Amino acid sequence: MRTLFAKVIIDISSEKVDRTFDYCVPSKLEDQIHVGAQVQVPFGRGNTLRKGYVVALSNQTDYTSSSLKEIFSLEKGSVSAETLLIELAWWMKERYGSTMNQALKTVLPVKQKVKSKESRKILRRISPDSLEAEIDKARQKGYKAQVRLLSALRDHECLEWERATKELGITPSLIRTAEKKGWIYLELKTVYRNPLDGKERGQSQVKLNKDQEAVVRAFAQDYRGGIRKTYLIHGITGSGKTEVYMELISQVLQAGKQVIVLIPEIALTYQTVLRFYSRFGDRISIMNSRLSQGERYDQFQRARKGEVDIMIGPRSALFTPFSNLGLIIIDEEHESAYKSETAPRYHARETAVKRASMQQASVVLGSATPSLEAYTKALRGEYVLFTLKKRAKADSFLPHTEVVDLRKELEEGNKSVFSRLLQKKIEERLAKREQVMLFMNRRGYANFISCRSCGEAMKCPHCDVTLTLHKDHTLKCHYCGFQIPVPDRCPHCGSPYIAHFGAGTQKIQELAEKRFPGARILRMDLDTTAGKNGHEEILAAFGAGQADILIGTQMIVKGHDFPKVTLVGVIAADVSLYAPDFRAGEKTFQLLTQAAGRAGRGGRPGEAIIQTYNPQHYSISCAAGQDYEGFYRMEMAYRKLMGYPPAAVLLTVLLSSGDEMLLDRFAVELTRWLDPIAERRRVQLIGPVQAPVYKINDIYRKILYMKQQNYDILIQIKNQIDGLLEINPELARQILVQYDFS
DNA sequence: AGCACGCCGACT
DNA sequence: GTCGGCGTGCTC
Repeated sequence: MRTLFAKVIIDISSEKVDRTFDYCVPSKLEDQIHVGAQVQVPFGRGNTLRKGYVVALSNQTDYTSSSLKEIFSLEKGSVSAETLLIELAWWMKERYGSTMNQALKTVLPVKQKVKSKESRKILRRISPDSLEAEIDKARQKGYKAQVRLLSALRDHECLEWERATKELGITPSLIRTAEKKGWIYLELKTVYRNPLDGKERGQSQVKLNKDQEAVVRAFAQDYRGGIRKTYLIHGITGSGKTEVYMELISQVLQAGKQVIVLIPEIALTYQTVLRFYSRFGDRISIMNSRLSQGERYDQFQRARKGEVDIMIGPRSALFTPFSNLGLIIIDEEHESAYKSETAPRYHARETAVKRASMQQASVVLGSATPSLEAYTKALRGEYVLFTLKKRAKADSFLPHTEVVDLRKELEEGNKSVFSRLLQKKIEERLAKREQVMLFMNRRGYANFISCRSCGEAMKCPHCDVTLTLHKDHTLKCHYCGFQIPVPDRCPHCGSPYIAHFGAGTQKIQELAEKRFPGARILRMDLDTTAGKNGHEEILAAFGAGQADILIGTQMIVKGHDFPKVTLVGVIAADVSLYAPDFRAGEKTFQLLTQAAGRAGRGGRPGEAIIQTYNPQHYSISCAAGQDYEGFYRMEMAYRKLMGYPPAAVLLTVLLSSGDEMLLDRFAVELTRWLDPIAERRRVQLIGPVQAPVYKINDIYRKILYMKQQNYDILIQIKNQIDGLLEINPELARQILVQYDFS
């Protein structure tokens, strides 16, 4: 048997050693060691023993410069949160096809150079008299650093560590000698930044209705009985899922366990946060992407130390280092934000189920429009399904929805973006002083510019996508940021007749202002919410009745309650239907269902109007009828027919290179090499094709698709491709291969 | 983080 | 020469 080597990550918090080091595994530990195991290793010249974690095991090592040290001992017994997370990283690497480094970075985001804002302070201990004497002594000897430190101490009784090291150029070694000599005290106090600072704690518990209570009771019974499962709560918009979550959380807290709540970033608003905070107080920690690295680090640090029991945040909060985890809740489970767009391209839902199984925790998924993946598993009995069919508040009704056929409007001579029905309804609301939300699935002033003579659209020279026209009269590329002023003449044929098409939120706002003079109109999209609290401000203003009409993109339809909104208009429901994505129909259904669900939440019956060129499409008709089951049947039939997830697993292999010729050759060769393998393993192989956006930042991208029912077979093929690249390091340097399982 | 190494000025 | 402070860089 050959010797076994281990890659070990040395655990020294807040420092630069975030690499792995190779060690030999002594034969007596060989059968006990595993990825994630906590070990003691000799480190550095002094061979001091340090805590480390095994991150990978292999039969070879690329470290040759001197002999390897041996792992000293294996820490057994209690499993730390780190061990679990490293094991999870290993699983993610295998399942999603990334490197271990990439997986570790997502799982241990803390392990970066950012220090906790530990206010280490240097306090003067030496008396002023002897201080002067020491300064003289040091000056005589020419100890410049000592003089700097001592004279700083003369003026300040207390120095901050950062200031001392950065501005005064004083090294830790000097601080140590100064402490030894009795000149200073060191005060180490960790100050955690609390992003919730100053927020009021309000009222608590709400009374649950029968349906909600049934869910809580079933869950609590399982939980007390030691049964851990994944539950899917399918609850229509406004059915009070959040109250159910809170009740489940307190059940789990009572059992002395910890809870992670995942919320899509976009829904992580002040309102939501406050609701949780007022119920659970400071046992809660909140993460969001606007938190600085330091704040994020602090939050995880507090979690590790057991100072909080509940972590609320986006996808990345899933990796909160709780060692006593009892429950993971994923709200709006269907959201695409739960799928990572960078390697490892993990899905938070699957990863949560994995983590829960490692820590004997339960998972609760919630959605008004469950993903086909989750609903399929629920129907199969893999998840427990709960359905909430009624709105929680007695005075809240599902809106009456009407679909308007825009083709007919045009036939009958209405060229406006507002159908006659929508115009009439808006006028009614304005007269009654009720509010209206208009939903538009695009941003920018008008989509693109094209030449009326030659038909050529203006494209980004680097990215192969049409440039978007903005109101400041520039054309921007949304992929790379490329920007040019709108040209006077078509660069292709020289014609001065160039024009813009399509309608974005800005355009809709202008048209609405013209059509409804006197109405107060607010717009919310990526451009108007650029500021720190852009979202909050606009929503608060609208909530306070400072506007009659709110126009916006996706972000206005997520999780906001505006009781005075009685009409929701969807300007063009088809837009998202034409996206080059097999989930386009599902996304459209979700958006429309949610948009319609915004209306009529405060006692007054609501109405929704969906404008479309495709009224017969099931995504649109089912959304109008709030018919999830009908939609599920149609969409699932389509997925089965096409072999798309969840009927099969789809592996997307993205090949990219700056060298177009080389990429082309490799793509063809790889396909030829894969063909017999695919045939043998019954994998459907498609491609190579150009990526939807073929060129980004002058890098060319091609795609291969593979479909198979069995996930493991696709993983094996992925490993075979990796093996091929390993024996061709030359090629691997020039071509990047990325995997995406869906 | 901690430790050694090498540079530099001061003193025997 | 040698001693000790001080900055730098490496640690499997």
